[in-house]
This record gives sequence, structure tokens and C-alpha cells, in this order.
Amino acid sequence: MDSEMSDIDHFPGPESSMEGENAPVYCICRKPDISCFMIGCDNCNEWFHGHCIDITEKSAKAIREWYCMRCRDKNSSLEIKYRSKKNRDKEAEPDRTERIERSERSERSERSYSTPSTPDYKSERRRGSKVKRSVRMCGECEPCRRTEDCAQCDFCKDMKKFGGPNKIRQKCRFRQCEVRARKMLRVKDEELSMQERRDNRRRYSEDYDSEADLYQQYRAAGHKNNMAWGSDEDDEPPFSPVMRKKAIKVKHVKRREKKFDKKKESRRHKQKQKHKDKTRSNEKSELRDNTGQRQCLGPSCVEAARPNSKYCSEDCGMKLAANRIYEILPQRIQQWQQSPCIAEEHGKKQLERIRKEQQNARLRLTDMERRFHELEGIIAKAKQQAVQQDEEVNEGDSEDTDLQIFCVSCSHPINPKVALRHMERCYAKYESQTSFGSMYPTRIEGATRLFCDVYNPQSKTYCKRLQVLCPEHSRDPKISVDEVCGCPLVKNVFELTGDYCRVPKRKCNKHYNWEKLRRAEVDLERVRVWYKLDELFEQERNVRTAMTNRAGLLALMLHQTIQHDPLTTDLRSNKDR
DNA sequence: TCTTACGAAACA
DNA sequence: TGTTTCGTAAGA
Repeated sequence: MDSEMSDIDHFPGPESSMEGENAPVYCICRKPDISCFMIGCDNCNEWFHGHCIDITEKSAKAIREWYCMRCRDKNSSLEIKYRSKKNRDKEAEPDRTERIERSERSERSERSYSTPSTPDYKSERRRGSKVKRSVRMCGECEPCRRTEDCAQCDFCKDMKKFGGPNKIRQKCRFRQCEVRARKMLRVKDEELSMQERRDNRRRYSEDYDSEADLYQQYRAAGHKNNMAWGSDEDDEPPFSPVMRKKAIKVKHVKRREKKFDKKKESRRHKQKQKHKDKTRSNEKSELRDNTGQRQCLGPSCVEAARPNSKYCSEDCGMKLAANRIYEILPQRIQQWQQSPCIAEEHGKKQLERIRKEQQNARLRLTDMERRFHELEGIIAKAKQQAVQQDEEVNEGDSEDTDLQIFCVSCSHPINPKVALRHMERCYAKYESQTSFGSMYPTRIEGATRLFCDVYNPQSKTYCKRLQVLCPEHSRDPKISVDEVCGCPLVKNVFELTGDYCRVPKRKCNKHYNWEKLRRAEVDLERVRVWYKLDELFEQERNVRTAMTNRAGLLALMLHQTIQHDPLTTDLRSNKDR
């Protein structure tokens, strides 16, 4: 950089800076100020303050190539080139956009602070590079060109796609820019050795590409670059903290400015995508030999792979897969058997709980069936009772005829005497206006009279109301004149007296439809128990499936549990032995 | 000074 | 709407 600076030593102005004696200075004014709009010379790569050379940010947008006065004096063929008006908006080419971004200057400063690599920064402005350059990507180095994550470094392992917790949230170390990424984010030694180990196992790896080699390559390239950048730069001390702070501040400005340049960015993105595709195809072609063919990955196969395949035949692919299983599976099974599986223990406990609940539910169901038959017995007995005409009169007299209540369905005022009868009919009227069905008929073995289950061909559904309560598909039987009410009488609400209501059924308002309500009560409870049993069955199935799938071939091949603490390696065996 | 964790912008 | 990755605060 200093050498370059000396090239423009005819520019007037102070060489020293306010922030630090060694901070790089720019422009004809030789000041380190980078917080304003700047433009870079496409020949010497020097940066100039817009206000010093009388170019505004707006006017710079029209410039396609810009050369400083000194370069133009030296080489008369260098001319400032402008965009045609037509293309100006369309072609907001990334190169120039970046060139005029003041934030880039801040980046330059920051980079100079961390790594003395400014010349490369200049070279990164070469036209034709399609890799997107950003604050942390020069777009030129190997890591920047890399498109795939190594899946081995700590950053990759943190990623969700590799099953990580997504806590670190950093780009693959092998993709951290050699120039602009922070040093601590780049490849660590452990990662490198890991890659080498992986390298050794490459016969088992389908998508083998030597990460370590790549790393070496890019390290070598970086080193080469460093040499080319010149020792002047290497010796240049970093910026002062104040300068660094400033640089970071300006970088923030860039982020905000980016919003305005979204259009331009999308263009850059497209270019990046193109480059990605290009790089990918390049990477692929690297695996091929001189004739453009690559070797089949099948075990000890020397044939050429088929086009768009890694193998010469399906057989080779299967052989490799089988080899993998033979190689990996026994270890995995051994590992699996060595360490206790918490999930398996939980599963067993859950099964035990489910079985207990199922037992309870079955007991309850038996109880409900017993009650069902008991009720039918009571109803049959009640029907045999003889009618007593005088009781009807007594009952009628005891009611308070002035009192009025309101129907819960239609909200009309009704006489309490006929309230039950009215509300029952009202409910039936409204209920029969709607349907309540399912596509499937009920299939519960051993259960009698639960759901209505009448098929509706229009809606192609089966009615799912309780059979005894369905006003849509069943009508209350006609009551004959001599039929007795027969409701079992009680005292203190629950205590059975052993006696039955002997009022004629037609006239008994007190026990209107008592059989229906009692039956519904029992049936509803039976349905609940069946639901419970169904739910428990489903739970059991899920737990069993999970237990069966656990440690299956696929699971064992794909996942591995690593015991980090040797003391707790085999808890079960400690207990059992 | 380095590491970890996380909000949030950018991107797919 | 989910993923990637940047910047940065907080803690070691």
C-alpha cells in the first residue's frame, strides 16, 4: 500500500492521520477519512473522496469506468467511461455499486486492521468475478468460491441441517473467507486433522472430495497472495482502536444503504448463482480423469462410472452399500447394547401405565354393561305395574299452577307442570334439524344399542347420536291409554323406595320419558369408556411402533450415540453385574 | 482476547 | 416461512 501511495506522491496534503500515524491515507488530500462517499480508480485502485475530486455519489452512478487524473495523464488511452442512459438503471452493475459504497472503505480499514491484505482487496475489484462479495467475503479466495459445507467442523455440526442445535450460527469454517472473515472463524487445526481423517476413510464416502486438500490448496494460495501483496503491507501496523471503531460504524451505514440497493443486489445474487453453478460443475469435473470419465466407486471396481452416476452398474452400488453395512452395523449394534437407552426405559414405563389404564377401563365397561342390563330389568318390571287413577289427581293438585318457567330451547314461558314434556319436544324439534354423522359406521364388538348409525345417503354419513337420544331417526313410541309410568320412586333424591309411579304414562308429567333419560345416561357413560379404550389402544400402538423402530437398521446406520463420560459409559452393566 | 449465544437481516 | 450467516453482547 505504501508503495502505491508513493505513486501518487504528487498529490498535495498531509501524509499523517489524526487517528494514528500508520493508518492508511487516501485521495489527493492524503487523509484517512473513510466516512464519506469515495470512488476508486480502475487503474491504480487508489480511493478518492468524492468532495475532493468533485464527484457526487449520484453522478458516480453514471460512471462505468473511472480513472484518476494521474493515471489519465500517464496513459492517455484511459478515459472515463459512462453508462448509456438506457442501461444506467438496468445495469447498476455490482462492481461499480461496490466501488461507490463508502462502507466498503470501512471494510477495507477493518481488514487492514486485522490482516494486512489491502492489495487483494483491490484485486478483488477485477471485473468478471461472479462470486458475490460482501463484508465478509472477498469473492476471490478458495473458501469464498466453495459452495458446500464440510459437515465436519464445529460450525457445520452446529447447523440444523447437520442435526446441530443452531447455537453458534456461523458459516462452515472451510467457507470462511481467507481475506475478510474474522480469523477465529476460519479453519482450526482440529478441523483440518478431522478432514484428513475423513480423507482416509474416503472409500466409504460417496461424495468424497478432499476437504483437507482443498484447505491446503487455499492455504497455499493465501500464502502466495500474501507474498504477492508485498512485504510493505505485512509490516504495516494495524489501525488504532478509534479507527477500527469508526470503520465498524460506517459498516453499519452500509447495511442500511443496502436496502436501497436491493435491486442491484438481486442482480448480484443472480450472478452469484451463475457462478455457483459454474463452480459446481468445475468441482465435478475435477473428479473426472483426462478422458472426462470417472472411476466407479464400487469396491475394487476399475470400470468407468456411468454418466450421471457414481457407479458403473447398480450391482456396484449395492455392493458398496452392503460393505458399508457389514463394516458399520456390528459396531453400532455393540454400541447400542453397551449403553442403556433412556427412551426404551420410558417406553416400557409408558406401556405399563397404558396397560393399567386399559384394565381399569375394561372393569368400568363391565360395570356399565351390568348397569345397562339392570336398567332394562327395572324398565321391564315397571311396565308390569298396575295403573292407579287417584294418584294422578293428587299429583296434579300438589303443583303450583301460578309459577312459570322458560324453555331452555325456545325460551317461551311454560307451566312447570308440562315443562319436561315441552322441553323434550322442543329439543327434539331443534335437534332433528341438524345432522351429526361420520363417514364410517360404528364397529364396536359386543356393544349393543350405542350409536344411532342410520345411513344418510345424501351426506353419505352414519348418524353418530346416541341411539336413544336421536330425534332425527327414531320417534318415541306411541303410549297407549292404559300404560303405566312405572318410574322407580325415590326418597332423599337417591334412595330407592322399591315402589313405582303408578300414574298413567300419558298423564305423568313428573317422570316424562324417564326410561329414555336413564338409558341415555348409561349409554353415554359406556361411550366414554369405549373412547378411553380407543385412546389407550392408540397410545400403545404409538409406543410400540417407536420401540420397534428404535435401533432398527436405518436408525443404527444413521445415528450414533457418543458417550463422552467414560465413568457413566455402562450404567446398566454396573447395576446388573 | 476468545468463546458462546442469540437477535436479526438477508436469502432461498 | 424457514435457513443462513452476520454482528455483537456477555461471560470466561
